Formats: sequence, C-alpha cells, structure tokens
Amino acid sequence: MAQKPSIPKGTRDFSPEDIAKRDYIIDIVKKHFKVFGFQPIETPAFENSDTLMGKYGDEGDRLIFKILNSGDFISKVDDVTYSSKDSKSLTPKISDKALRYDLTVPFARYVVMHQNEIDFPFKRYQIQPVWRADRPQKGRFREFYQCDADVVGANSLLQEIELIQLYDAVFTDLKLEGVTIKLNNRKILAGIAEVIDAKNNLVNFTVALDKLDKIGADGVQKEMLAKGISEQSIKKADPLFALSGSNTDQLAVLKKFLADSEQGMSGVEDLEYITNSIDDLGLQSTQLALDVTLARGLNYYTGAIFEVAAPEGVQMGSIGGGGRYDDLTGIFGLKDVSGIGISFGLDRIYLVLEELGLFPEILHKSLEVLCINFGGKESMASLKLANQLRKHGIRADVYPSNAKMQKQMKYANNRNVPYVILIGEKEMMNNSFVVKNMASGEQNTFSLENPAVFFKNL
RNA sequence: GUGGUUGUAGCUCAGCUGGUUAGAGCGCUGGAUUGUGGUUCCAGAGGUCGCCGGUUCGAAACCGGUCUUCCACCCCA
Repeated sequence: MAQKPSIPKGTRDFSPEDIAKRDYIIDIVKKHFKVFGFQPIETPAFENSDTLMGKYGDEGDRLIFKILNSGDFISKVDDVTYSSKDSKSLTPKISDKALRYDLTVPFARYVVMHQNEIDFPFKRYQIQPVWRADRPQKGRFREFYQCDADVVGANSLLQEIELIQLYDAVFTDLKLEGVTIKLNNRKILAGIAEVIDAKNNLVNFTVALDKLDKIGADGVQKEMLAKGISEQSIKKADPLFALSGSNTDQLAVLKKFLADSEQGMSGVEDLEYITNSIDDLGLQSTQLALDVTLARGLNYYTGAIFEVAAPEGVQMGSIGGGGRYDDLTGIFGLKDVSGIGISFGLDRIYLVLEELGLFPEILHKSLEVLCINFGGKESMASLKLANQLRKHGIRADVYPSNAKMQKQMKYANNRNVPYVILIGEKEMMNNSFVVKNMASGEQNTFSLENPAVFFKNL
C-alpha cells in the first residue's frame, strides 16, 4: 500500500450501522416536523460569502470555511493587498463563496428571495450538514448535521409553546428521558442589564452570566469585572446568582428585580405565559426549566432563547437550541418578519443515545433472510424464492457464490441475519426449502409451492 | 485561535532508565468438520511502531517539526 489515505480533521465516514442509527433519529425528527405542519426545504452547501460573513460575530467569521475562487485568483489581487499579508483584507479578494455555517441564515436568505411565492406564516424544516472550522472535541465536529424547524411570519407566543412541544414529542419518541429544555428571554437579559446599569455592556454581561454553572458565581463576577462591568453593577446583580426553585418562584423574584424595566417586565410576561401554557398542556418526558443565565445566539435572537440539555449524568454540550429573532430577514432587506426556530443536533443526540444504549436492537438486522448458495439449479431456486420474499418487502439475499457452507453460515452470523434458507440437492428433489433460525438453531422445512407459510409472520 | 494530550497488527491495547528477530486478546485465513454459523481445539497470515528530520555504535522509546486523536479555553449543535 502506498500512503495511508485519511479524511480531514473533524470529519467522519459513516458505515452502514452508523447510517442505520442516524436514519433512525432523522426519521423520528422528520416525522414530528411533518406532523407539526412543517415543510422541507434544502439550500446549497455553499453560499455567497456576503450572505454569511458578519452574521455570527467575529468568532463566527473565523469559523466559516471559505472557498477559494476558481482560476488564477491570486493574479487578480492588487499588489498592496497582496503584500500586506493581512488575511482579513486578502480573503474577500480570493474567496467569494463559503460553506454553510448553520441553517438559519441561509433560511432567512431563502425567505427573502422567495417571499412572493411563500404563504406566510411559513413553517419549514431543513436537515442538512453544516461546516465549522472549529477545533474538534467530543461531540464537536467540523462537519455535522442540524435539523431545524422554523416559523416565519407569526409573532404570537403560540409558536414558542408549539416548539417546546415539538422538542418534547421528538425526545419522547426517541425514548430519551430526562431531557431539560432550558428557556430564557433576551428581553430579560436586556432588562437585567438595564436595572444594574450595564446596558452598554449587555453582551459581555450575558456571556459571563452564561458560565455560572460552569465556573461559579466567583468566576462569573471576576470575568464581568475583567470585561469592564462595574463593581456596583455586579453587586446589584447579586440576587440572580442565587436564583433557584420552581419556574414560578424564579418568575416571582424576577418580577421584583425587573420592576423598573419595561423591557424586562415584557420578558417576564412572555415567560409567564409560556410556562403557564406548558403547565396547562403538559409535557410527556421532558421538563421545561427557566434559566436566566442562558445566553445563546445573541447575534440575532431577540425574544425567547432555548437550549436543550442532555439527561443528567451524560457529559455532552447542548443537544439542541433555538430562539426567536424578530428581524433576521431584515439584514437581507425584508423588514418586520418575525421568526422563531429550534434545532436538533443530530450528531450529539446520536452520541447520547449510544451512550445510554437507546438504539433499538432491530437496527442491527440489515438483512432478514440469507439463502445459502449451492450453485447451479439450486441457486436459481434460491434466487426465485428470494425474489418472492423481496416482493413482500422482506430483506432477502442469496449468497453470491457457491462458497463453502461454513463460510456462508459465518457470513450470515456476522451480519446478524435471523433466518438462513437452504435449498440443496435434497430440497430440490422434493420441492422444499429448509429455514434455519439462527438464534435458536432450530430448522424447519417448508414447501416451495407455498412459501407464504414461512414468511407470513416474519 | 491559545494551552495540553494521544498515535504500536483490521480492532482494543502491552512493550521497563535507549540494546539482538516488536508482543497479547479479539478479528481474519486454513484445518479438525465434503449439508450448518455462534462454543471448543490446532495451525497460519498480518507491523517502514502516524509522517519527516535530528541525537546515538544502536531509536517504537530521547529531541525538533508536522499531521491526527482526545481534553480545557474561546465559542458552539
């Protein structure tokens, strides 16, 4: 062998068993997307750079994979830019396309481009890979799948409630118990910043607050101080660090805390309405937990913020996230269209299901029946029988060559085939076939005249 | 992008402070078993020790670089 081939860092091959498991998740997610009235779209793997750049903050820009222009792109760069050795100014001259970074921004672009053919409110789902030039870690890849459901053109809180129920429906169907849907509202965060006099430091404040469960109150306060938030402001925020108890308890505290902030109170009202409605409607297996420290996607979320945490005891970052964005399409020239969406992190859900052993056993059975090949007329009879089985939707195959029985049986065993069929010389003579149950070792003979006797209760 | 970590057979991993021909289990191939897998027994194949360079009489081991793995930070699904 020459040099061993490899794949880029953070990417993966998916083998048949992986695909079976991924399809299992995708099928369930898709099923509920459809049942909730979402319609599928797909967008290109790469977009024009200016569609993506600047939409995810500086950090996001860094993580976007840029695609080099075709042709002799370097000769078209002017000497000043070329010799400046500055990637930031050089990049736009040699690259005008980039790989999709998430599904939300391309969707916003799609809505604006197709606004005249879309019936609003528009509920769309999209399951496609996205790419980030991040450094890989557990559950973090450079190519991974997102499964998004978004509603645009509807700004009632009913959407928030519905999407929480959608999360619940999917995780219940996946038999993944103990998932927590964390809920916050950007208006709450803005209100807090207002009340504690840190309005112009909102992002730094929330990013630091987000780390509360990770680095503790001390760590958060230290970071806030370092980011230029005054000691008085941090002191005023003190009640937040101790916030705990039921959703109702927390809301009561917030109501007092945010009394002087119009925006904050509006956020409290939203959360109150959502949590009350969910209490009313009920959730099957997930739980909804208010979390004022939650601060994701600040670059475009304006209202609700969601984040889905794996069951306790599983070491995994969030397995889903989303929120409301009042003006996402505004950046592409379509004003006043409110949107809200959630995302399922397929690859992380996969890892969680794997860790908890929640994939159904049936996924391992890629083939239900294998016919042993005895060559000649016998193999033709097997092929005929296999075709009859296939017509009834049974996954059946004939071993492709007249190899040793031992080898064929071993193949069936390794592939987890539950039934092996033998049609040899003996069986040909009396027009029959033998079925071996691989789990029990039991063998039964059936007539080739009426194979349905065998397969009717498969 | 910053700091650390890992890489030895198809897989999981041993391999001592540098010393002859680099090991195990599982898997694979063949046989015991010419119509029976999964259990058992016997035999066998399979490695430029991630890659490039350096130190040394001698490197899987030490040093430098590079790629990769995983982890923390940043950020995120």
